[in-house]
Formats: sequence, C-alpha cells, structure tokens
Amino acid sequence: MIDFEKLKLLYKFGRELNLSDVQVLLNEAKLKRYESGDHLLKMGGLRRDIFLIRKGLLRFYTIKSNGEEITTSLHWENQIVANTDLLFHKTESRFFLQALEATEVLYMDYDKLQDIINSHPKLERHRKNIFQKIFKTMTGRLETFILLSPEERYLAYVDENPDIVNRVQNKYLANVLGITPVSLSRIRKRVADRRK
Amino acid sequence: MIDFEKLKLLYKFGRELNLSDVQVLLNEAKLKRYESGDHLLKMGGLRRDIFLIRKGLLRFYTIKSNGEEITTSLHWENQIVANTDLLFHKTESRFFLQALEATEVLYMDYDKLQDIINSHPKLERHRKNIFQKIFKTMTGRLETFILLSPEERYLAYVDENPDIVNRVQNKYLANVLGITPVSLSRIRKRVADRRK
DNA sequence: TTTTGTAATTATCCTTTGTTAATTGATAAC
DNA sequence: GTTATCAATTAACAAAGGATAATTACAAAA
Repeated sequence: MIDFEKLKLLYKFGRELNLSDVQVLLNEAKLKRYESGDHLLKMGGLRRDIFLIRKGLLRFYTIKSNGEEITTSLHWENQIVANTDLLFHKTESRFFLQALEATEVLYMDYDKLQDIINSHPKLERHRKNIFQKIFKTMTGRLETFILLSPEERYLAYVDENPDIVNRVQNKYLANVLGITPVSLSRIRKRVADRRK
Repeated sequence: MIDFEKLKLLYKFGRELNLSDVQVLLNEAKLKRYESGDHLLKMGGLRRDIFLIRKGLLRFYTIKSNGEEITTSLHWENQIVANTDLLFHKTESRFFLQALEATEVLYMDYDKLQDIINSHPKLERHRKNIFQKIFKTMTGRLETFILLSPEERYLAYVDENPDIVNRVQNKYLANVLGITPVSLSRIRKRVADRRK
C-alpha cells in the first residue's frame, strides 16, 4: 500500500498513534475500488468486513415486503461503514450496500480488526472514539425524526451536508429523510417559493 | 449494598465476570430512589453519571424553541441510560431525565466507570456489549422511522413493548413515535375499528 | 359528594403527505 | 437527429396528520 494511504489512515485514527500501530492495521487492510452500481454487500449476504471510505459515495438499501426499494443511509469520504446486522448477532444482512459513485475503500475483516485492537491496547481508545462518533451521528439523526417536521428535517440535512445533496439522486435522499420523492419535490418547491 | 443488588449487577454484566470484578464496580456504584416526577438530569445541567435502572420508568424530554415539551425516549428496568450530550463532548445537557414512576437506580460517575474498566481488562468486553446493545436499539428505532408509517410504527412499538404501553401516558408515547397525542388517539381508534 | 385539574378522545378545519399517473427534462443508445 | 430510458416535477385525488377547541373520562383534593 502506498504511503499516502498510510498517512490517511494515520490521520483518521488520530495523531497519537505511532507508526508501528498503524503498520499493524495496514498489514491487514486491503484497498478496493468499486464502480458506480457495484454492490459491496448484498441482502442475505454474510460478508463481515468493515469499510473505510477513502473516496466516493455508498448507500445502504433494503427491499420491503411489498417489493419497494428503500435507501436507509448514505455514506461518503472518511466514514466507516459496516454491516451491523451481521456484526451484532443477527444471522444475515437485511441490507444491500451499493456504490453510487466510483468508490475506493479500505477494508478488513471485522473480527480480525477486533483481534488486532485487543492485542494492541493503544488502539482501544480509537475503537471507542469511532463508536462514539457513529453513535452521535445516529442519535442526531433519530432526533430529527422526533423533533422536526419533514420540511425542517430536509433543511437541516441540507444545512449539515450541503455538498452531498448535489451528489445524490433525490429519490435516495427522500428515502433517507423518511418521505417519498414526490413529497421531497414539493418541499423543495415550497422552500424555493418562500424565498422569493 | 445488599447481596441482591450484587447478584442483579452480576447478571447484568454477564456470568463470566468474577465476583472481585463486580466488587470493584459496586464499591463505586450508589443506589438512589426517585419519586414520580423527580428529575435525575436537567436541561443545561452537567451531571455526568451513568444510570442502571433497577426498577421504575424514566423519560428523556426537551423543550423546543416554541416552548413545546417533547419526550424523546422511555427507559425501564435493566436499561442503562446516560446523558450522552455531556459524555460525548457537548457542553451541556439538552435534555431532562425524569422519573415517571417511583424509580430505583444504580449510578456512577461516567469517567470513574471508564477508569475502572480501563484498569480491569475483563470488564472491557462488557463495555463493548453494552454499547452494541444500545446501538442495536437505536438503529432499530431509526429504521422504524424510515421504513414504517406512523400507524405501523405504533403497532411495532406495542408489539415489542406490550407491557410499557400500559405504564406510560399516551402523550409521552406519541412523542416517542414522532406524532401528536391527538394523532395517536386516532390511530388507536382506527386499529380498534379494523379489528371489529 | 362536589369540585378541580389533567389526560384522552372526538370534532372541525386546514395542511401535508401518499399514491398514481401524466409531463417534462436530461442523458445515453441507436 | 431520433428514440429509449430513467429521474424529477407536476397534477389530481384520497388518506392521514397537525392545530385548536370542545367534550368526556377519571382521579385527586376539598
């Protein structure tokens, strides 16, 4: 793996990690490129890898019992994603993980990563930090459903992720906001009209 | 602290924890009883304790900018709750934590708990397990907002927590489901009518 | 028992969303 | 340049939810 990758990971895991610790991780991490449309995980699949997105855009989605396809989340540069269905004791993935752009990821088997962290105590706090960050994102998102109306939720999402909104199709964004694409179109129009 | 408490905690943290490890925790944990209506945390407060609910029922709530009070979550026996606003790097609590029944909690300063876990490696995996459980609950709840309609969300909640629904006021439950109390009333009526 | 306060339900009206279908727009394939 | 495809918008209608107020239910206090 090239030095740039090492530096990137080093940055990701904080500056207090020494190079030998990073080396341990990089020896196991693999780099892979997916083209737009490719799947990293499939519903019913058993892949137990954890991914660090270096460049690109991914979506999780599932297919409801009525056949409808629903995008549940979007992930981009420097985010860590994994199939929690598999990692946290469910039998198989209920979700697909698909690239929406040409995407490069660093990935590693989750159990292998746990082993490495367990045998390198210095890494422990990074595991904790990553958990906390993911947790914070999740609670923040949950709060937008309880405290905000769909329109407010859309505005908050645009406000927090101004760049991403232009990189993703409206139908995916609508799903993530818990509304239909048609409804998102109307909200956009309403907001635009109000600003005139 | 009485032996019953010790056994309870032991059970909570899994059976593989030996008694001396439990002792370490119990030496720091304190037991406290709150009456219905009492507050454990207040908006703007700085209390950094983590709570294990032994008996009773708690709610988190906040006050929106328009003055409206919104209940964001409900917690009961054997659940672990904490003010993540404070613990995860925000300055002060955006939420109140209030007892809705006479409630007994075991509690401990969060940083103290982290110290204890750090110095007792055997406890580490329990921290991980607890995080995973909370994470699972949160993702599950988030999914109900993305994948289900309000009515389906209500039915799913009743299905998963049949006992709690009868212990809590409808207005709190409605907030947790992301709808108004009036709307919850209508949903209940609709469901009841359909079953006749 | 009556009064008082609060929660839940119901009614009314208005807004928003969901659903379905038609139209427009953009892009890739032919 | 035309056609085919898919996304986004718009339209039309039905269903549901939000807001407000009135009514009912219930329990605690006087």
